[in-house]
Amino acid sequence: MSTDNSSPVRTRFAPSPTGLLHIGGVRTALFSWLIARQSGGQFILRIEDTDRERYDADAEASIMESLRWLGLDWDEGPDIGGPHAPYTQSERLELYQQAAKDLIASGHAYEDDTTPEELEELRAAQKAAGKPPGYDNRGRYKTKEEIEASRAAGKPIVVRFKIPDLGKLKFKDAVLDEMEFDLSLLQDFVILKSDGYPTYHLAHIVDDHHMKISHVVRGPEWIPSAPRHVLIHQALGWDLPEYVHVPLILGKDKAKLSKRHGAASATEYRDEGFLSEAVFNFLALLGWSPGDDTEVMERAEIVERFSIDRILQSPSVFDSEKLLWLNGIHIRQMAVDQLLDRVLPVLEAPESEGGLPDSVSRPLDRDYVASLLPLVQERLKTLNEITDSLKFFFIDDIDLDVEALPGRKSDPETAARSLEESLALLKEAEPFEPEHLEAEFRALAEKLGVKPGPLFTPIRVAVTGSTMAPPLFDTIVGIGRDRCIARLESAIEKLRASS
RNA sequence: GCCCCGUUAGUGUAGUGGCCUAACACGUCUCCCUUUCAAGGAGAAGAUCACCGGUUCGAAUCCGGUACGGGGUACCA
Repeated sequence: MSTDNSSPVRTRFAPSPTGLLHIGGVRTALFSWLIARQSGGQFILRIEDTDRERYDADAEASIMESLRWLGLDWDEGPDIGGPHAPYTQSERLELYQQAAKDLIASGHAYEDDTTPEELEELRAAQKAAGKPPGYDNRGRYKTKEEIEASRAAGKPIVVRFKIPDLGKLKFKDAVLDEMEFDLSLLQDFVILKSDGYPTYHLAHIVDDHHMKISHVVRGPEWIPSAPRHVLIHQALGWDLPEYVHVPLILGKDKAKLSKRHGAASATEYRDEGFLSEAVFNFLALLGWSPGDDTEVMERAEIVERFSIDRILQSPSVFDSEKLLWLNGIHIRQMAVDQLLDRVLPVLEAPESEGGLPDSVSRPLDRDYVASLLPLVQERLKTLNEITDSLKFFFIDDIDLDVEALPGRKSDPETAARSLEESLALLKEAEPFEPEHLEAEFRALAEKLGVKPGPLFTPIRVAVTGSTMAPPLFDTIVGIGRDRCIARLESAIEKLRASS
């Protein structure tokens, strides 16, 4: 029953390939990975594809992609093999069938020929009688001969585990602590389906045992069936692993997270410009905390500080606002050249995929982009915002909103005059550096008898096409003198034409 | 229906019997900084600790019940 403390920590993530890896699944994987890494143990990836109905051939690859993106690397898995290969359940069928045979031999399980139709009838009858639906254990009383006759007749045969008459069953969960279940409430359940595939209940236990898994980390939906799993272990004479049932993640409306809540899979967050560091950090803080006020952490720090005892039992709501904030923090903490590597692919992507206009030739000049990055780094909340924030440095024809040109505190006529003065100054200004330009333009504002704001706004709009931009003079220098001159001229022209 | 789990500001968390007239963070609002937008700084509002009862000199913390939310009750995982 007890876990040998000296045995190495081995955890696993065992998704079924039925679709995209949901953010809740990612968090389960993260905790599982964290437990392994935290103690220098191993993390195993296993594919549980025993449901042939819901199997999705593309799911496995996308699940791996999500895990890799988050940096949840595995030491053994279907793609890299390992000492307990194969790591895909459909390739391990003999193991489960053998276990089922053993359980039958030891009297812990039996073959059952009850058909799905009969089960349906049974449940309908129970429902009609106002009783809770469930299997009535009728297979226990069938003779070998009956089963053989059914088999010969081509009826489907399953193997069921026999719930022992043991009263209450107690076991320990690392998060929920002592658990107690009344076995009389359970019915004999299927461990081997009629197609020869095991159910989850049998398969995961056989695999976890052979793969020497020390901690079974999984979602809370498994809590009710945990006693079955304990029973199977006992029947097989195997030690129990440590159970770690992690809490649920809910959507904004407190319902189970689903597609309705926006991004559902991990890779969608990647595609929206989130840093895997930030998602990692954020997810770790859902249902766990280091115990003090620390929130912003790098992977290594989380690995070091993680502990099972501090995993919460209560579900938490996924707050994308806070993720956004955290993403901004992680972006700001990044060194420029590091950020450059993240941001370049976004800028260079096709326009239709959020990159710069296709008219801008690729590859971009790394040094030029690097020189612009400090201007926008602290303004970014996601990587994807880089395109809009840097766009006007690359394109020739900016979209100019004539209405916006004067700003709120001026009028077209004044703006036009200001821009003409500015244009003259811009042509002459030497050296062409932010500090110097600022000094010159402040002097100009004084000369014109206006505050800097009303002067700078038209220039900003003329040069960037937007009322919101990085500091003006850094921006002007970044764009370059000639292009700024051209943009000012064009702005003046448009102002005159509209008035 | 039955079984299981949960319940601290809108959200994530801290708190494990007295330091709690409940802390931190996100979000919201105000102000400062400032050429815009951010970032940063300073503040504010926001929680009868789900409710009721019990134990105790003392309870967010322990116990019981209720309510609400969620999960399970499959030849799905």
